[in-house]
Amino acid sequence: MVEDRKLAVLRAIVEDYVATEEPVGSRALVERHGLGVSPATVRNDMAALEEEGFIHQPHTSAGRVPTDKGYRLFVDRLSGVKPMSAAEKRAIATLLDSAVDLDDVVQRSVRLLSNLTHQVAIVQYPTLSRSTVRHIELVQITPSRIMLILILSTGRVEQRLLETPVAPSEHQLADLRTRVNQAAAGERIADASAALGALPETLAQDDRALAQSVVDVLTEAMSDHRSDERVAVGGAANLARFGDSFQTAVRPLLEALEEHVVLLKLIGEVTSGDSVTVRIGHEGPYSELASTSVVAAGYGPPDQALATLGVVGPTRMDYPGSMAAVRAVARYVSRILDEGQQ
Amino acid sequence: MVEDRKLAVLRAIVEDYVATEEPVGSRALVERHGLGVSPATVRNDMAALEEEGFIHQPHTSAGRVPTDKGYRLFVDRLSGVKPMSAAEKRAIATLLDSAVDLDDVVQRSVRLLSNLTHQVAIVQYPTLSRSTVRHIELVQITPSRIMLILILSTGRVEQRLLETPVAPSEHQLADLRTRVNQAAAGERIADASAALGALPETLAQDDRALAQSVVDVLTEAMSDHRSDERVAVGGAANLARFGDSFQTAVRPLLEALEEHVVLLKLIGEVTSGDSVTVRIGHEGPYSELASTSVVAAGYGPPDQALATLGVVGPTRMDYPGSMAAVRAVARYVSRILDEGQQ
DNA sequence: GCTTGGCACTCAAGCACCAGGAGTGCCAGC
DNA sequence: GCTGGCACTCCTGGTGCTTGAGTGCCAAGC
Repeated sequence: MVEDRKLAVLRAIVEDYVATEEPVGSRALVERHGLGVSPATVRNDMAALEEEGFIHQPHTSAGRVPTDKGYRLFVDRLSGVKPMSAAEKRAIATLLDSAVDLDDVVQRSVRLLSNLTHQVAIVQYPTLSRSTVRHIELVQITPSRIMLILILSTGRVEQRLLETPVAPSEHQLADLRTRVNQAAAGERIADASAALGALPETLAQDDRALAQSVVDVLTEAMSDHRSDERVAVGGAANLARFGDSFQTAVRPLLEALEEHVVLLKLIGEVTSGDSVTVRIGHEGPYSELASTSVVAAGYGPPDQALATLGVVGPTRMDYPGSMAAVRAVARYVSRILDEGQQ
Repeated sequence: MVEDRKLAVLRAIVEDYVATEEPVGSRALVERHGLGVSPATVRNDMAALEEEGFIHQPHTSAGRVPTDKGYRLFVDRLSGVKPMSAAEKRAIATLLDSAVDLDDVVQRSVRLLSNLTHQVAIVQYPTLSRSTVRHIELVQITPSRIMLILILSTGRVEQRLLETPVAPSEHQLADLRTRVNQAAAGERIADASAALGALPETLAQDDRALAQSVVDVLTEAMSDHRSDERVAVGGAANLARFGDSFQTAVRPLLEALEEHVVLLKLIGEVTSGDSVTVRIGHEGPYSELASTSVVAAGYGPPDQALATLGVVGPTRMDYPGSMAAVRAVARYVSRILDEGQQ
């Protein structure tokens, strides 16, 4: 009973603080939420909450502000996920349905997420590792140059240029094209790499050198981390609303936005496929970003999460709303990828 | 004589203001630069400069700040382009020389520019319009899907997916591949489009439908504005140093950074190939960006500018340094593209 | 005809001071 | 266990003052 009210007070504090960005006092609390008790009672609860580390007083005679621990409790037990409105759902569906290719899906998702949440949105491109090789194409561009094109089941295309010391014959190239496709097509990246690695040995001495360099470039392209690490970012303009704590919070975040490795680490490490992960303030891996929170979710086919998307914002953010938006977008993107895959 | 000193005063004001970010007074001016005259004399000159609109007084009893017109005069007649140090030149050369492909060149250029100038850097991807078609590849992915791959002389690769109602035969596809390449390879985009447009009519009735849809998609890909409009952006973290005038200056700029069309208009419209263009404050096309300046240059093969790169920063910026960096990077990129082309 | 030192003037910035008010903690009573 | 009352804290905003940087102007000097 008492415990329940304490939690209600915490929830009210979080909601008010997120809305007003100002420390919230006992009087405002009972007025704005129908708590049905007097300010003095709320003060007692507040004292207890502060004792337990959920809220914090910037200075004596100021209102209370949630701590990271307070937000954590709020997210875990108090908030739930605010359902999206029908209009929002429609907007998501129509916007994403009209995407023309994988890149477009990612771009649109970023824009969507940042618009829905008014935060900075981050969408990781689907990783290669789980996808399969659909086709490999070798194109002779000049006598001494071959363009290698690697097409994956996710729709991603990687291209590489290969210099050859001697010009291969038309027939030689066609033969090699057939063989690499036989070895790799339909296989997962890892398996394809292995199969390709064994390929040159099976060839006649004359063809071996060319095959080896082609295979080298292909395996390099497959294992290339850059592809795994690609992310799209959007909504940086929303950082302008940070207002206070500018040097301390915005600058590191702006820097992080250009370090895609950092971003991946931020939104990465999602546990399960469907649920939304929230990382609050100091819980994240970077101490410079202690005043920012991340709301992220994996997306991809039901059984396997291909990649992650999410938003980054101040710890003082609308968690229920962000979680709802992130979850909704992740689901729609999953569905679209699934359909495109069939 | 007197006129010369007035210009020297203006130059000193610009340099000091850029360095200190504070209105500069007559006393500080004579002390920091060896002007050899008394503060009172400088004051007279300042009054004249203000009369002519080159400098401005935020309020009585404050120092002077250059106006846009003052910066313009400074850039046109007073500054010259500060030569890059040997170390900087080496850094540019080694960083760009180790780029592996076109995208990499662009990415590295952005990073380089933003690091050199401590501003936001913008690099436009080479436009399609001037480039030529190197090769077109048709790849059967599933019975009902063909992947069209368009390879351009700049190294850019465009891919499109095409759904076909009936599966084309191997032979049919090979024939079409040969024909589209005969028609388009080596041609400029515009010419290639025209040549391709006439292709379907020359074919037998049976092949015409497939050819038509392939041609449609190809011409669409060629004329697709998205390719022309791609830009890379970097160094947004440098905006954090803006400090004052935050809501007025940084927010619009952050928004612009995500609107690539806006960015293109910002750095675009470069006149000649080699020279550096500077657009100061209100001279630019967007009133929200009246407190930012753009330093840009075209790059590409000597005779034809393929695209533009540059930096965006506060009107109060180090013009000589930025101009030097932009020019140097533009030249190196041109050279690299030229070599890659040969 | 410039240049210069002197001088009066202006005005932002910093500081002390004060009053107001929001908010708290605690306590005694219900 | 809740509540009203009360003393206390301390941020916030306003006022008035001083200070100092900087100016404009003028008369004298080179």
